[in-house]
Amino acid sequence: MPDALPVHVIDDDDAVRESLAFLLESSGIPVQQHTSALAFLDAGVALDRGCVVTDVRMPGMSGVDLLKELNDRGARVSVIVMTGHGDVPLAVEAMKLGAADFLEKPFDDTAMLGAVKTCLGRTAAAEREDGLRGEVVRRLAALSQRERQVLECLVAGHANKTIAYDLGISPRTVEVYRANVMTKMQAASLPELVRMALLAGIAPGDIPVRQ
Amino acid sequence: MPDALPVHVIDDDDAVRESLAFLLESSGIPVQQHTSALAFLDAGVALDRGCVVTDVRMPGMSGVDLLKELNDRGARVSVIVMTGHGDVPLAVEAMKLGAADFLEKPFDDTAMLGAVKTCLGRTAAAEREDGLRGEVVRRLAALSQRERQVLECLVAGHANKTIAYDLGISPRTVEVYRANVMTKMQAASLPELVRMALLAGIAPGDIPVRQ
DNA sequence: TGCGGACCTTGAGTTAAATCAAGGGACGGG
DNA sequence: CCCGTCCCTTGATTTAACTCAAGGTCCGCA
Repeated sequence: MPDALPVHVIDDDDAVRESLAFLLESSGIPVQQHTSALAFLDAGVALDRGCVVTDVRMPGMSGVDLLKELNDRGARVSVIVMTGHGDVPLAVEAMKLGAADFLEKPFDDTAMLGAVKTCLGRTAAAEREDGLRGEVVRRLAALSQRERQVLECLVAGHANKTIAYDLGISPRTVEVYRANVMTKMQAASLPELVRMALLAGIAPGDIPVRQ
Repeated sequence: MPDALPVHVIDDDDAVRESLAFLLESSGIPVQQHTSALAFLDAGVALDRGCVVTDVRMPGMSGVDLLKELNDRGARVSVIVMTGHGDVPLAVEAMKLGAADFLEKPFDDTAMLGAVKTCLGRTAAAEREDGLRGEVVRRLAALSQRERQVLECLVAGHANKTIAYDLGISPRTVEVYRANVMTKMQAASLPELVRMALLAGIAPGDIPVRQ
């Protein structure tokens, strides 16, 4: 399966980048090279999937800093970290920050290749669910402000007239938004709408427990 | 907050166990000691929560083996791994296997204490959701067969008359079951019921994507 | 055998929600 | 300036869902 998704290699050392690129491309994996973490971030690469291989010790932003930044941005790329000097605390910190793997230089070609393939496999696996979530988010973005408000109240379990009171409009009007929401979200029923909302992260898991 | 949940310390070295126990208990954290991974597993400790501190190099089952075994058993305890000889690949493997932290001996007391407290905090955070799920499952168990069928159809998004046709009964009757379900599940609204069902694993994430 | 209880079932009437039909304000392009 | 478009808004009517009230069956227990 020729995966068109390129692996991003980040290292300030030209020789390392080149040899790594050669290794990966020899296995049919396309590579995009970056000379620094900032250059990678500025390249406008989609951060919702894919695989990144980065050095730790780099001028400017370090590999660990990059991990933090990616986490802050809610990125879900798999990051493989490589380092020249073996340092356990550093490795542990990187893994805690969500690194997919941590390899010491000079690394075994087989190990690196395996790590990259594992990451690409994970990405492919997460693709379907992401596609669903993405589709839901896309529909969500098509809602107007009022429709969005009504949707939130709906999944919270409020009745139409309650929503109307909260928003200061006629119950009848709420009904229209409700219908619009159902149409735009392509939901055939209220439960389906709720499932979509939960998938997209709307509506907190606030299930009252009165025992 | 005196947490009655003990931290499990696993090490074949008596001196290490004792000093670690002293450190933790000095901070008001109760400790249960085990001389081997197998001894810990045989102790019948609940594996759905809590914190374990284990050595890697031990006769019989190693710390890494313990991590694998815990994963196989679907355990959700937080495991802090400590090791005598700093080894990056080992640390990375442990973290990949879900270790919460990885500390080299001799470790800093503050670091160990922080790691343990972080784990206990995570456990406490996961506690609420687990309690919720348990409560929902308990309510679910109180439903009669018909009520359960109606609930499943409901969260699937079917209308009352549709459910009535599917079950071969009067729409009116479905309404009664529906009311019973709402009462027994203590759900104030349909969306709330759907959230409960999703929490308990009912209703697949089958969101139609017709674009 | 009779009785209480749990489950399944239903009709009539009230309340909430979906359908049909449509007006007013904002905004950009012709 | 007028027109189309999008968003917000609403009334009247039909349909679905909820509340009140109640009969039938099956089973264990007194």
